[in-house]
Amino acid sequence: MSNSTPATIEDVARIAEVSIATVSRAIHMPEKVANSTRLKVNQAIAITGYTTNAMARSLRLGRSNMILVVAPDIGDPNFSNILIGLENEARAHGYGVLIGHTQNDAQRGLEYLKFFNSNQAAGLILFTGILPFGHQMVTAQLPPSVGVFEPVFNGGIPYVGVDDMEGARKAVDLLLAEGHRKIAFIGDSRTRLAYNRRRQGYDAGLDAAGVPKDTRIVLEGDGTIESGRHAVEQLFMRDTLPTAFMCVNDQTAIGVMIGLNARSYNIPQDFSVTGFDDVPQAVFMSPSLTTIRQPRTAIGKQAMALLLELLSDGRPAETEILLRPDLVVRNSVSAPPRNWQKR
Amino acid sequence: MSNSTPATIEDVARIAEVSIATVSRAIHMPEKVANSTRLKVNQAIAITGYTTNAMARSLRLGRSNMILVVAPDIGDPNFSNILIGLENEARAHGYGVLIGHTQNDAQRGLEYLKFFNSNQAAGLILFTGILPFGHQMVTAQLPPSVGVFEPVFNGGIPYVGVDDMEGARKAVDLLLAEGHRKIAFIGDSRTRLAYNRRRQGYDAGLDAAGVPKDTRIVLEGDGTIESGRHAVEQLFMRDTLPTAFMCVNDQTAIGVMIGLNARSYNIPQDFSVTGFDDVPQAVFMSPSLTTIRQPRTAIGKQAMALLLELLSDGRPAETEILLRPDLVVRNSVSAPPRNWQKR
DNA sequence: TTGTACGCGTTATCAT
DNA sequence: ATGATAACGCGTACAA
Repeated sequence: MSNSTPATIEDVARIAEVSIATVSRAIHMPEKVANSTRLKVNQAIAITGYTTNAMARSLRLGRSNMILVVAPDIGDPNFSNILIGLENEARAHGYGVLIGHTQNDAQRGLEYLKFFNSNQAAGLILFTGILPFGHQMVTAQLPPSVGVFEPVFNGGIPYVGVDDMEGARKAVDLLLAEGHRKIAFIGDSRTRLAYNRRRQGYDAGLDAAGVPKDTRIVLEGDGTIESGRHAVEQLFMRDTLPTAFMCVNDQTAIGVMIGLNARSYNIPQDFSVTGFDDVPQAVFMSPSLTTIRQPRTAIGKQAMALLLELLSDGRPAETEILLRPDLVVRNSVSAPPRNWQKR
Repeated sequence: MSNSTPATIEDVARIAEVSIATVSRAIHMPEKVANSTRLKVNQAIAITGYTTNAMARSLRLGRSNMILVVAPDIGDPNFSNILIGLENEARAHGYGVLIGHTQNDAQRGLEYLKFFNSNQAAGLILFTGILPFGHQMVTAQLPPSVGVFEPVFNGGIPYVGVDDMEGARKAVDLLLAEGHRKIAFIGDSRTRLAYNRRRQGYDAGLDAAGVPKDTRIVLEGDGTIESGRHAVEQLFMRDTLPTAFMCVNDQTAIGVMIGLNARSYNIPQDFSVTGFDDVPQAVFMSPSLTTIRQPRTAIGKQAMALLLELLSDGRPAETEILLRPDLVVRNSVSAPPRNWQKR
């Protein structure tokens, strides 16, 4: 029971007085083995505390039952809920989930690719807009992979996420309905496709409402709190103030709120703010943040389902699954102040 | 170069016109092989894109070069920085890091134990106060493990963390120095040893200052935002108000601040608040949160160093490494209001 | 300096 | 219904 080395199938066979083949069958094809012997085997397993050596099993089978989730940033508040969706779906199909943290470093990405190449993982879930393995040489033979949360640029990898354009559209439409006409977009980005699509939603909303677009109030940003804060400062410096800030994600929105706060403005009386993602903190802000919710657990579940399908069928049914984002109305949006021009 | 099945050592041997033993040696003991043949082998490796199959290697060797980090909650804001320390140290010694997420579920813990038992991991880093594998049966033969961030109750596992008592002492001493005498402790816990030690620091500080302890203002809590909020409500209901809230961690402190805010009190004019951990949000709160900083990256580095030592020497040099926590003074603490009794 | 052959723990094939 | 055995890819003792 407490041997120094783990029990092997052979130990079980010896105790059950059968061959190792029978033990293996008793485990994996119970119906092909006599009741009496199955009982003996099960007892022997209980006695020895036997656990099949996944390493040997995978070596023999040429595949593992682990899925590797490759994430550039574990600290992303969006990560953990998606992960739960991934894990639950994987477990339901007999797979385990491991996480590899790349810290946005291609070198580490390559190590996890190697991990896959050694059959230590059956497939990959990618949390990054670009292949995390560095150069193109790799793309020749790509492991079974599914992108999550934002599309993967290179490599034609199937992807599960939210309809970013639709979500952004909902946010801008809310602001327009409240009467805003000077709506800033904070966090335009050429490197992140998800952010790009949100920008498109913003443009589409403005167009549909016949509101002229003003690029002076569209600001670059990388999705961090700092970038939101910085954007506010820039707008005040330039003296091109909007009445509302539509932010590319919640972190940016939080930064905007902090920046506005620091200048002693009130939200939403003086300025309205919207985010995107509905991270856990959003509800705790003051005022609580009106934002777009990502169905995170559902995204995780779908992504894993897609990957498992890809593993069994060879190719996925669909190449892009977009879930519907929901508008979450809280307290950071109101009508613009009557006299905003005068400030 | 882009074959459907990965190249094996045999493929390399064939192309290099040597035996597989020589290939293996050329890789692992380059000095034991002639320069000319080593060259041929390296070329063959380049041609085939050969990568050693870690699965087979570990099966043969009986050990892997992966360290598994077992975490109950990936979303913990303390997690990601410690992880970075762990990863850097591991990489410096040729190990890779994988993360297993248990969601506080013993069943999943057991799966990761199985992962270790299959030699897929050389050792474990535990982020939990109790063994994540469920029952005691397991403890008989425990894998090489190091606890991080808080001690592991059962099993005598070496541990790297912060001196919780000293940290708490710093917080309570600050409050005392500001003149507070009614200091609530929010987040007392019998299940989490780290929190327990923080409580001890609180008690010690009060004793040293000759301030009588009042258990009515020591409240249970599980370290969540909700628990902080709840504690505030309880104190108001009972009408046993303190002038300061010393919280067991930052999340709790954030909850307390939200609760106080909801009742329209000002911090720190009406009440002072301290946290513990210095999570990233702490600096963005308004007012920014005075707290105790955990040297997270350093903790991660030390923990991994301890585990690697344990892997090579068999037993660690020390059984408990406590780093020094630092007081971070921000804006959530001031002297108590003069007239606090009258409210 | 290099090659041969065995074993790590499994599962699958083929007999029995 | 069960057992013997080959094979998965690798590292290494031993032989050459």
